[in-house]
Amino acid sequence: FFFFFFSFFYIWIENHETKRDASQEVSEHDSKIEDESCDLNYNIVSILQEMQRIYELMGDNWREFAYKRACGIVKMFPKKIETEADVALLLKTKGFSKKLGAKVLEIIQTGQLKKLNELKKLPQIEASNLFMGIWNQTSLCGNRGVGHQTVTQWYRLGYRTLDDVREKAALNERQKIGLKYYDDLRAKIPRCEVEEIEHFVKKEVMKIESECALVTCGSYRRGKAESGDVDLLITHPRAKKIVGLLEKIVDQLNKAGFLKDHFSLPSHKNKHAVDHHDTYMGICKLPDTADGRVYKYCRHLDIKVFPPAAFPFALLYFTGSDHFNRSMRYFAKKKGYTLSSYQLAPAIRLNNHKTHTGQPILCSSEEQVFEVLGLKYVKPCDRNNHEYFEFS
DNA sequence: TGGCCGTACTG
DNA sequence: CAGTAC
DNA sequence: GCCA
Repeated sequence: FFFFFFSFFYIWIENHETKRDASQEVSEHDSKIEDESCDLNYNIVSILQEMQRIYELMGDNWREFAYKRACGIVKMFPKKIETEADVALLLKTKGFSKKLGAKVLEIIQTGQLKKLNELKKLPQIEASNLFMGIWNQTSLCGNRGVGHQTVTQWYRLGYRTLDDVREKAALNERQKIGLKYYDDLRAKIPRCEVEEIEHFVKKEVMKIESECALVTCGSYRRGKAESGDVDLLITHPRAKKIVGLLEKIVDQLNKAGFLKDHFSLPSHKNKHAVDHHDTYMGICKLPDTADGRVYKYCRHLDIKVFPPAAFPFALLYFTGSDHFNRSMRYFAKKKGYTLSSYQLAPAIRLNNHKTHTGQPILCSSEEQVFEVLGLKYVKPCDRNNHEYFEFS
């Protein structure tokens, strides 16, 4: 009884606190000049972003990784970069070295980057870029199950337009849905609509299990004004209630006519594992309201159900950003742990290969995960970029 | 020179 | 297993 | 791409 009570209590606190810092994040966020559109170094960032996307479609994930990190570093730079001295300052940042420095220098001197112009001329890039533009828009927009291999394949098969793909390509479920909701999924979701979606789901979930705690993660929790999708994390104070919960929730949302299509439904694997968790990914649309509010777009909705013990780790993971998570996991690894979306545990590795995972370390909050790793807590609104976590 | 997160789902 | 997403 |  005490355990249940305690679990419930801490989740209530979590939920409560999340709400509270979310509102703080927004006000902090609004006071900053945060939006990419009015960025100080817009030109540099957009060129580096194009480089990132080109390497992405070439399948060079590590250059893609490096360029994405570099974009974040330039975005964070406090002033407009216009002199060699500014570039020298940039070079002091880890993850930003001489080759990137030379490129930034070229951009501030000539306004463009020769390397980029050359790469864009390559026929395979030119054609693939068409698809990447179609399917990937920007890295923030979310993918549709189409990566560089698929794009290359389509190019080889002679497809050149969206209609070619529509008519000739053998698409999997994920890709069909991506095509079906093409315009909708490109559109960003305003913060207020994310909240309305959360509210709708919460209302339906409460009909099934009133003790559930529900938190919206992703870029929303990081305080962004717009999101690419809605990422809902759900738990229940009693671990036993987790099993099969997501199926019930999906059923309920289906009955309410809220879900329009499914990417992936809750799986039945590992149902009885202690760390059992479930994922739903699909398309939803808010119903028109009585007072005449009409929602134009279908939205990408992810729902994850985790047991209480895994909740802090899930919260940490699904709040992102992707690069922030990778930094943190990398640090955990260097410290001899392994960090995942459901646990933190000591790990033994041979040749960088995990051979044994120790007893998981219990954490009852996100803060505690940072603490165990010997890191200072990072607020969600400060998790937008790659970081270098250092040993203290 | 080798590592750059760790895991889950689809087909 | 490869490819993709989170 | 960058870093150790």
